[in-house]
Amino acid sequence: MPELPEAETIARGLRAPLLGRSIEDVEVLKEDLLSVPKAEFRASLRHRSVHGVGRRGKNVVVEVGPGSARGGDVDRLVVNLGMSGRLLRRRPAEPAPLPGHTGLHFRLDDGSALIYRDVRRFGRLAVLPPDAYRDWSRGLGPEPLADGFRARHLIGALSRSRSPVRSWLLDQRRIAGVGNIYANEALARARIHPGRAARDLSPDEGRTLHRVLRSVLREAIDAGGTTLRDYRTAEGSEGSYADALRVYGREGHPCTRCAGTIVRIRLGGRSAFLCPRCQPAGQQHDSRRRTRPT
DNA sequence: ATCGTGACCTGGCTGC
DNA sequence: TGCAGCCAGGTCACGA
Repeated sequence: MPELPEAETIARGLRAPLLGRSIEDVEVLKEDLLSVPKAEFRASLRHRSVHGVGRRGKNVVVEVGPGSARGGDVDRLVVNLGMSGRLLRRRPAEPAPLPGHTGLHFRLDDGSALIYRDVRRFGRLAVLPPDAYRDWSRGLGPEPLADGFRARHLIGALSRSRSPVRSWLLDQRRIAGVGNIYANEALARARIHPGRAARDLSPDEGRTLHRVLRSVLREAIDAGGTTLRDYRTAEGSEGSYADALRVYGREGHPCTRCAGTIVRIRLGGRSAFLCPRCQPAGQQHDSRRRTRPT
């Protein structure tokens, strides 16, 4: 669930409370969330201050500066939330026991805390020095909301792949941050069948996909993300974009555009949702008709 | 190289 | 009510 808009919402919610705080200690309750031994992870974060909170793809990125007694670099704590990960802020006055499935507990110098909770434990956390972060980031595709991400880049990249366009959108090496919900929603708005080969899309369809993908992601960020079950913001509240979904999870319901019935198909081992009337398989839309799908 | 499939882990829902 | 079976937003490794 946590895709780009959810990671962005969490990062924004953590920025003000975390900025300038120092990490007093890290308690690791679920070591399998880490790729290094917990002692090493703990040592890499203790007594370091938070310089920034951002996002790359679906990952929340916390920049930690050098601790008081050490010189050196700004490292980054990269949090991949997997399917059910939550990053929750605890205010100083909240004593409360840790919630179930808490994996990590970061104690901050103002008495507040940051909790990583993950029921399914598909999430991963790592502290990366600058060069390792650069390598990791280079392995991800472009940010779809970046100013430099233009329609021609998307069209060019799509034209080189025979993969079904929905699978293409899910591949983080090709484009960062898109998951199953927003891939399905963008394709529905662009009226493109998710199973069509990426390279078979017309340039017009590529331009449309570029536009609607960005608008879907922006609207979802404005709504605080999509809560279907697990996702919560840093304050523990739900995102409201589920109300705006047109196809995802709406199997059997009417299409908001043509009143046809939304169906679910299996594609690459996972569910895809579409309106068969608005998103016909195998053929392209008439490019002379300059309709503006929304 | 590219693409598709299954595994990872746990909880919630459905249907018998 | 109990329980087996199925499903889930993500990523990774493997084999065709």
